[in-house]
Amino acid sequence: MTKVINSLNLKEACIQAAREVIAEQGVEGLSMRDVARKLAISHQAPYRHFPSRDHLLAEIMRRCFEDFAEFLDQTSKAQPEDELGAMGKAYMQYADRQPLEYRLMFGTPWPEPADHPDLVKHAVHAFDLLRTNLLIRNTGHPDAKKRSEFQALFIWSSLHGLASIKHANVMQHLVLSKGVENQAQDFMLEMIDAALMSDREAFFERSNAVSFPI
Amino acid sequence: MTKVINSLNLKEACIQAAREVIAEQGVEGLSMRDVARKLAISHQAPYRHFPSRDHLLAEIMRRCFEDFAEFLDQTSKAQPEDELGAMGKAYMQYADRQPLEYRLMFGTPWPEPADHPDLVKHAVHAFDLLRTNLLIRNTGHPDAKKRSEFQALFIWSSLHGLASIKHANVMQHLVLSKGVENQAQDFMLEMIDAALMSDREAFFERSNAVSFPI
DNA sequence: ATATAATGATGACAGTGTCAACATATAAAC
DNA sequence: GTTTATATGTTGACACTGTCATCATTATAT
Repeated sequence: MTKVINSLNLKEACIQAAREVIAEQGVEGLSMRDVARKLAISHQAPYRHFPSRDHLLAEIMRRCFEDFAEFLDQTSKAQPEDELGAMGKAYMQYADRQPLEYRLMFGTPWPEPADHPDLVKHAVHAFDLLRTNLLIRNTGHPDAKKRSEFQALFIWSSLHGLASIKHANVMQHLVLSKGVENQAQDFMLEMIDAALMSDREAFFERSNAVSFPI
Repeated sequence: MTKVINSLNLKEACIQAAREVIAEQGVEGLSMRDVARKLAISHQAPYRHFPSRDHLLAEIMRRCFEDFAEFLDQTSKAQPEDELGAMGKAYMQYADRQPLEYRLMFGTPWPEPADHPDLVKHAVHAFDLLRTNLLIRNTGHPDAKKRSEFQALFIWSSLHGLASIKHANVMQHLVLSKGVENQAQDFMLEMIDAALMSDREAFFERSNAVSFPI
């Protein structure tokens, strides 16, 4: 009972085929004609559902962000005693386990954002998970909003930086001491924690603000 | 007195032309035939000096790392009272002022490293500037080597992460509070400093190691 | 001066994204 | 139910790419 590909699910089939090609040859290796060949349709058929290669790619990226955000959300909520730490670990876990998806979202030159508003929306939503979490954590702090955004950018930058370094396979050329490559992630999460903590303590000392909880 | 392009400097001219194309159209827009057209030579002439497009690109990347490393080195040495902080600022400054070069080094899929050993060598050298600086800073600390590598990876990740986020022009979509986008870099440098400091203090308290200087 | 190696030019091939034109199948309107 | 319109799929073409094979020229070494 093979799946019948008609006009209703050809769009979906294109996306699926494209993801397979990406999994096999990377984003750069994806061509519209590959997709068509994989589905045994004419090379122009995909264009009836996607105006351009960028649009197909943007739709795939959008879905990746959707999955990514849900993964972050689920994982952190499953660990209420340390949501932020869990989210950090989850971020790196996703980058490890879904390298192609991660590369697609964060390592590929984005198409013109104005042409793909849905992509932007879902990407921002993923960031908002982090921002919201920090906002709650910063409850009671004056300028909690701004502060949360700074912290969110800091955390995101650090995680993304390490993920993309890992991803570039460049660490193996740095001749690092034994264990450093594997432990780098834990060290980094500790450093992020330390930075947030010291910032919190500095505020606490300055303002004597007992209303700002640990 | 126009410059005569002969076989001696055609290689150099190719590199220059390629950099111009990259400056105009980005890395993705660079084609060997563009280079040839720009120099009014046949489309195969560049191949006498570069076995492939990747090799031309690798040579340009190598030079970027050379420039980048020297910039980091000069800037930090010019500020001996805070070499590390200066290096951090210099890193972000370079990413700001030479976005195309930065993108080329850190945002473009690398060619097979085994085929371009010189590229790897120069890239590692840039990292070593940071690593060495931290090693000196950690003098007296047991496991200073490993510790320095952890810290170097942490710092590099954070800086690279923020730089690449800035480059992706994604911050404008996050609807950040006023001033956050511009101040994010300073905040991040402070956080890095705080993280390193807290790590240092933790050790100092634990071991009572008076030999480990501030 | 001659042989050899380096360099440049021309043409070809397979690959790409995508426009234009045509064919068919599905859906809407009457 | 027939006709019209719209959506979808196919075929062919164009300009572009990287790069191979081949030929012409130039510079170098003997």
